[in-house]
Order: sequence, then structure tokens, then C-alpha cells
Amino acid sequence: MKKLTLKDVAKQLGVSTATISNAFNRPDQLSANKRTEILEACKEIGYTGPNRAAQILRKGQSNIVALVLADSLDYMVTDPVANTFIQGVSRVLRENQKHLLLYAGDSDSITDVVDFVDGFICYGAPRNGSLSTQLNQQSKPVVTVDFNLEGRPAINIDNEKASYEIAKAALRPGDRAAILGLRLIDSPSTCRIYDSPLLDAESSITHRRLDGYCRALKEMGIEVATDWIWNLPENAGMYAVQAAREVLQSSPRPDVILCMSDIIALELLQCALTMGIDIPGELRITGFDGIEEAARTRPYMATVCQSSVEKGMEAAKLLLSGDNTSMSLPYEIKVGETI
Amino acid sequence: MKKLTLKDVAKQLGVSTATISNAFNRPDQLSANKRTEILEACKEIGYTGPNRAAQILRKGQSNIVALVLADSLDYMVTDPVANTFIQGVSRVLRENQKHLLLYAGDSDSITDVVDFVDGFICYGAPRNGSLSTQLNQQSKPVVTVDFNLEGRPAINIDNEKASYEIAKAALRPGDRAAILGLRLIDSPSTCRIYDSPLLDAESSITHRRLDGYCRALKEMGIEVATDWIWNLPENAGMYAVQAAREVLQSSPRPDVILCMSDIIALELLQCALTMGIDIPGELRITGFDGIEEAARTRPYMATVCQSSVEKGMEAAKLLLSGDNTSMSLPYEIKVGETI
DNA sequence: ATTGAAAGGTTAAACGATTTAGAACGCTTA
DNA sequence: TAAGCGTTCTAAATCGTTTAACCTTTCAAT
Repeated sequence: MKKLTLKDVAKQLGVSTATISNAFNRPDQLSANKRTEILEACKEIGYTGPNRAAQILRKGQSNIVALVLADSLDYMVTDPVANTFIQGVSRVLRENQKHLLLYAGDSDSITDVVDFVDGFICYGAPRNGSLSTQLNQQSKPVVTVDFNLEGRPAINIDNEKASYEIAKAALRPGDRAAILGLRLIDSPSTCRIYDSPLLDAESSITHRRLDGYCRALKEMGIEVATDWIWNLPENAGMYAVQAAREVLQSSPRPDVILCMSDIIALELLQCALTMGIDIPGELRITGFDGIEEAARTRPYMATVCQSSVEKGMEAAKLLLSGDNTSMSLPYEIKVGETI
Repeated sequence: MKKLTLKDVAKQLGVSTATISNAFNRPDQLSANKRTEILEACKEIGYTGPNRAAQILRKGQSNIVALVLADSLDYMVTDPVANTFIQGVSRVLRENQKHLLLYAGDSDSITDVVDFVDGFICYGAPRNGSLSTQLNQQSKPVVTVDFNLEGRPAINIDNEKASYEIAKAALRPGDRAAILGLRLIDSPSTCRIYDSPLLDAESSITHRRLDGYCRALKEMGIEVATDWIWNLPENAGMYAVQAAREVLQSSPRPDVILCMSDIIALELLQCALTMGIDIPGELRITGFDGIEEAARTRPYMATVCQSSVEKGMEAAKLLLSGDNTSMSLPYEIKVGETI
């Protein structure tokens, strides 16, 4: 009861293996009659088609795309931005009969899969520098999202410009402003930045956001002090709560707080409301991302809306197209009621 | 600048291909000296190890496990129960150097991957009957979770018993009781069951839950009318809201409402509180699953706690072990404050 | 001295396909 | 009749490994 192979089938039908292969893969290489005849015979004797493992070796193509996630899976599935991104990718891959290999979190090597996947979609800058190097050294296509890899196409929004715009919309002359940032410095817990060295600035979207905020602040003549910038190691509620408390208890309290994600902004809003602070009267807040929850708060959040699903879809499309040109997606400033 | 192969390396080092292969795969087949010598030479000339695609064909093993999700990915990543499950699976796979192929949603065929994956973990009964058939007809290992497949090991909790117990804890003699169920009948929207035919009862966990509820109700001498049982097509807030409204507006209103998931129960609780109904004074509510949010409500939810992460981990372990025995995981009845 | 087993390698046949070069065939045309 | 051409099919090389079977040496035990 062994599994049938192309050879077995060829022998049974009295034709060559090439013909069977062509019947499945290249209809133009044989007459339509013969083809249907063969396919039906196959169905009859229970041959479901060429063995995929053999195909992968021979063709050098597997229809498997690896999705490399910078953060651990726990985080990815919890964060609405990340998980809608995965949905977008998954949708396009499915439409194109490709499969999704999930390569999540602190993985330190892609050598295990590089031989057989057709390409990589990387979401967020890998925590592990060596992964970036490995990705760059191999020749399979790579599409990066929310970060950049030398010579590879990237999908992103213009984070600097968006941040500048939302900040500009929130700021008034003479404001005291604070920033709740994300992954700006290397620290395992929430803390102020002071003069800690910033992480590799070029490839990180949060650095671009910081740039945007700073440009707006400078334009408004507002000083940016690093002890008014907080850093969260991850975009998760627990880190946000701590930052929110600290910043709200500082005196004098800022008039505006610019948050690098909606998750942070929502937690901050919650905190401020509990403390009886009037929003936006006494304090203005901006978020970033435009997650669904941000549209449901009362007052509802001022934020930068970007479509994560679309990001995922475009990333997948770009990878499949083999194109090598980066892409800047549109975003929308939502003024909301918190500024 | 072609990629190095085992053969190239063998030629360069002046040994046979088998020896190189053994150096990588079977240390006991050659002297330790030769082995380290070979491995170092490989590193030097830039050979990172045997090509995986070829290995897959030759060994018939890929280290890739397919996770087949019954529901669409959109739903999976939204639902905390499902996504913690995925985390559990992912964690164990990673620990064992296996890779995760995500096969989500309404896929209708596994023929594309069956030749190269090492096995399947199926979460929830596939909506598409043919998938079950296909899974059963192929010979790779399968582990099912939250449903059963003839002859395959399953991971589950005793849903009937758990439901019986939580219902028993909630019910008082003379109660009017309603049930908010999940996927009991074939309907695209929320509605009462009446006398619609139930879906294939055996393999579905929600049917087992219904059994448990009914046993408890019967023991308490409470009649079960099918127009007091609602059915939701999916475990999502939007369906729950509608059911919640309907059941709360029915008169006379039930004294107890048994919900087949926490998502449903939370929505119902929310709805009831908004209507000014006293919980548990005027209405008792039970949930199922024990998601985090259920522990944070005020009053906090009576529910059946099961660990989804553990479920995922056990499923992966079971698959990797090759064992064929099903497993019943522990659960815990949390009385909470809603009954 | 002979034997046998163990150690350390090598050879060559799979694994199950794809694909190129070319053979065979039937037909038209010079 | 031979050459030319398009179609259909075949033979053989290839993809990059793994592994069963086999071949030498070496060495202790008889």
C-alpha cells in the first residue's frame, strides 16, 4: 500500500513520466485529449498529483513564504496592529495558493528554512542583528515592513511626516510636551531616556516618529528635553501603564503627550480620566496606528490611521511580484477629540 | 557564485559525500577528529549544511508541522482562546526546532502540503467536511483539538462534565434558564434554535456542552425548551450582542443564562448592566473558557477555566511524540460573582 | 598464524519529480 | 524521393541529499 509515484503511473498508463508530468504542469506540451485521458486515469487509480517534496527539490520552488516576526508570537497575536497585518499577508498568500510559514520571535537563524522557502516577509526590525545579516546574505527575495534592509524593498508609511503632522495638530505655542516612545533605547523596562544612547536609528520606525515629533516641537519653539521622553520596551499595556502614571504625576504636568502607539495612548487616556484630568482641556493626547479601540474611546483618540491589513496585503503582493521597489502607503490624520 | 553542494564540498575535502553527510547528521559514524575537521572546513568555505529541500525529499521529514485552523484567521487572532492556543503550539514547536505552517480558515484541501509536512494539528472541527476526510485518508500523524477524528488522538477537556458542573453551580430550583450556544445549528446569523436539526453532534465540543447543561437542567427538574436556546454562528462580539439583547428582552426574562463562551457571557453581562439588571440578584450568568477579561469584570464572571496555552503545548507535544492516545486536560470551575 | 569484530570509510542506489535535447511520426512541398 | 516542419512523446540528466551495503585496516583473542 505504498504511495503511487509518477513512475508507477507512467508504467501503468504506458506513457513516459514526462508526459504525466506535463499533463499536470504544462498543458501546452500535450494534446488536450491525452491530457484529460491521463488526468482521469490518475484520479481513478488514486494518484493525486506530483509529490510536493520532490517538486520543491527539483523546481527550487515551494510556494511557501516565511513570515518573520520581530517580536514574540505572544505579542504579535495580542497586538491588534500586528495581527491584522498577519491577516493581510495570509489573505493574499491564500489567494495565490501560497503557504505561510510563521517564523516568530527571537529566532536567531533562518538557515533551517532558507533552502526551501520562496521568500521572506519581515515585519519589524529583528531584535537579533545576525538575522538581518543572514537575510541579506541569502539570495531569496525579501520584503521588509516597518523597517529597512539595505537593498531590499520596503513597505511603510512616511512615519516622520505623519508624526510631524499629528504633533503639529496637537501642539499650541508655549506647551509643555512629553513623548511616550517605543524601543528607542535598550532597556528591559519602562523609563525615561535621559542621555541613554539611541538604538540604530536608521532602520527603526519609532526613530522616524521621534524625528517627526521633534521637528514639530522645534517649529513651535518648544524645547525637547530627554527627561520628558519615556521609552517602553514593547508595545504592551503593562509597560504603558507605568509610563502613564509617571508622566501624569510629574510636575509640572505636560500639556500635551505624544504617544507612539494607540495602545500606549489608550492606557494613558484611561489613567488620566481616572485621575479626573480633563481631556483635552487640561491635557491633550495623540496616539498612533488607528486601531479600532482608538475610535471607540470617549473622548475619541486623535491618531494617525494606517491600514495594517493593507500593509500585509501589499507586502505579500510585493514579494510575489518579485518587484524590487519600495512602497509608501497612505495614512490619515484623525483629529479626534483628545487634542 | 552558485550555492555549494555536499558533492562540491566532498570533492574539495577529498572525502566521500557520505562522510560529509554523516559529519552533519550522524556523529557516531565517523571519528570525532575527522568530524570537527570537516565541520570546520565547511565553515571556512561557506557551506552551511545540507540543503533542506533535498533532505526533505530524501528523509521524508521536513520538521514542518501544519496547524489547521477551523476558523478564518481574522477570527483566530481576535479570539483570545484561539490565539493563546497558537502560542502554546508555537512554543513547543520552537523548542523542538520544528516549524509552523499556518493553514487557516476555510481551506478546502491539504493536498498541497501533505507531501512534505510532518503532521497536522487541527484546532476545531473543519467547516468543510472534505478536509476531515482528506486528513483521515492520509497517513501523516494528526492531533485534533476540541473535536474528534476517528482513530486520531485528541486533546480536550471533558466539556460535558464541566458544563454540567458550572450549570449545577448556577441553577436554583424553579429557575427559568436560557442557553446562548455556539455552532449548534447551521445558520449564518444569531437565532433561536427551535426545531432546527443540530449539526453533527459527536465531534463538536459545543454539543458536549449542551449535553452537560441539559443534564444539569434535567436533574434540577427544569424544562429545556429549544426556543430558549440561542445559536451563534461564531464566537464573536457582534453575534453575542444580538443574542444578548434578544434574550434579555424576552418576557418573562430567564433567571439564569448559560453561555458557551466567555466572549458571549461578557457581552451579555455588559448588556444586562446597561439595562440596569442586577447581577446576580435578578439574573445569573455563566461563561466558558476562562479568558483573562472574564476575571476583570465587575462582578467577575463565573466560568470554566481551561488553559489554552497548555492545550496548544500538549497538542504539539503529543504530535511530536508520535503517541496515539488522547488526553483529557484539567479544568477549573470558577464560581465568580455572577451566580 | 588465523580469525572476528570493530572502526572508519566509500560506493552507489534510492528519494520523486522536472526538463532539455532529440527521436518518431505524419504531412506538405519542391 | 527527399527535405522541411510542426506535433507529440521518450530517454536521460539533474536537483542535493541519505543510507544500506560493502570494503579496508587494525587489533585483540584464540
